[in-house]
Amino acid sequence: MTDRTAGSIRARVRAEMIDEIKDVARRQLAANGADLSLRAIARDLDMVSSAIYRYVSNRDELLTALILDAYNSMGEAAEAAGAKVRDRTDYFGRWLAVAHGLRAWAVARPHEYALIYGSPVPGYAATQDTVAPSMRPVVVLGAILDDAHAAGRLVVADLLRPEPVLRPELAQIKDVVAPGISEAVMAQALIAWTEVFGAISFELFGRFNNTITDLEAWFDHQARVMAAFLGLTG
Amino acid sequence: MTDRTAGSIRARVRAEMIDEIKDVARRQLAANGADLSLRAIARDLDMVSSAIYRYVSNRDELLTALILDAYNSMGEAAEAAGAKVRDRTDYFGRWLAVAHGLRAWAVARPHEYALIYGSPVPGYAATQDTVAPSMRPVVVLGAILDDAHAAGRLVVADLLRPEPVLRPELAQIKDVVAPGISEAVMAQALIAWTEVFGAISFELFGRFNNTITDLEAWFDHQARVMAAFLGLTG
DNA sequence: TGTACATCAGTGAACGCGCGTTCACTGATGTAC
DNA sequence: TGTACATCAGTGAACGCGCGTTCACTGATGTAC
Repeated sequence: MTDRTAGSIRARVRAEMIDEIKDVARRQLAANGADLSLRAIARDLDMVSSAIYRYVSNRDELLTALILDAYNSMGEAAEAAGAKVRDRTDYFGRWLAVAHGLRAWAVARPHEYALIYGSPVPGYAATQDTVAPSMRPVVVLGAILDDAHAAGRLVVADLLRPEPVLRPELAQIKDVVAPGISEAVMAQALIAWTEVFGAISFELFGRFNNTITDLEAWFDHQARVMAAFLGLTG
Repeated sequence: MTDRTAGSIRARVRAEMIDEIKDVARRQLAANGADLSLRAIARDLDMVSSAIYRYVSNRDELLTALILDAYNSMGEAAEAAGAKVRDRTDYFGRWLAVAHGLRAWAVARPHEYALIYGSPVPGYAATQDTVAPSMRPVVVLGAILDDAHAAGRLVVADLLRPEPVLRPELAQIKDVVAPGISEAVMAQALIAWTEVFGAISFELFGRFNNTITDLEAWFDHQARVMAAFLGLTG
């Protein structure tokens, strides 16, 4: 999966082929979960099984690439959803837009979501490369809170202060994500983030089957409640 | 996995054997995720692979049994943790105890947790039998809220009312879980439940690796914040 | 209490399958002179 | 512009593996009379 002769026609065809392999792999995730098969991918592409090794050096490398792609794709979706809100001072609107953007991304690609937010793939160890891409949604949400705080529009009542053990680490996260806010508000933000992803997981993993039918409305309610929880009012 | 001659010595030995098979299967989940192998289980028990079929009619049946067991085991853990709180009017204490009980159960058996709260096992369809066992933790939490409400100790400020589409279904859940409370409070309870399980999933699936070290303290903070969110004060 | 029969647990071989990966190869496509 | 060589994509056979499940069987353990 490396560019051997960058720029040439061959390199372009090669890159397209890699994209096609990944597309087929993504389609396979839908059917079989995380246990994707290089042989099946080759079959789907009318190639002999060994030909895949021209493009991918082994199964794990492909899995890593898919995971990285999924993180980046979700990150872009969050950023795009947030950017669409014209009025940048409408912090509540921005939060709501990003939350819905994340959910929409996940609902459209449940298997890719499961790949990055579901049970860890057995025998697969995440590389350090995934750290930054996996943070993108948190960064987007953090920026909203930071902006709102700077504008004096982030007011949480009765804030429960985190235990001293937690404060240094919360401060570290805060410094990256939303430098302006306090540790307690950062904790609050992480809780809201946890709830939103918990909600998406519950929806996609079928926990609300035969219970709640209008899952988008239910998600919308949750996102609004969490905005209020954060002190972002509409 | 049926009792062919109930009561007899043979039946008892048989039941013990089934338990042993399930124990080995659970140990395998730890190593390989949800793709457990009947042959590997047989090997571990020093049996020939076909002997397993004396006890289990196929792979899916075993998986179903493990899932059911996991739900029930988690439900019992929640009930036991809640029951330990002497002062039944200490609603905050009960909520906190149950939340920690759930987390402790999951931390001790991450693979079983992943089996029921992680990505759905590909090609496996849940039976209707899992519905009631899977509700047990919600029922425990619901009872606490119902008791607190009856005692006038559940007061949520600035409650956001759910959209009309959601109300009938929220009412239905409420009738089962906490008949006394309102639909809006039921929504609030589901959100808290979502947050708690989101927190457990984030912890077990490694989302806080290299970020927060004292995960128990962090969970405790979250559980306390969610109690306040629900209007349950300590 | 003793025997005859039925029930069960476990064996061993076999079925057909799919998998990841390697290797020596063919033939087409690009590159250098 | 034409030729010689190097680079690459894709082939086909093979490796060793593990899997779920079936089937005819042996031998031990229970049950009925």
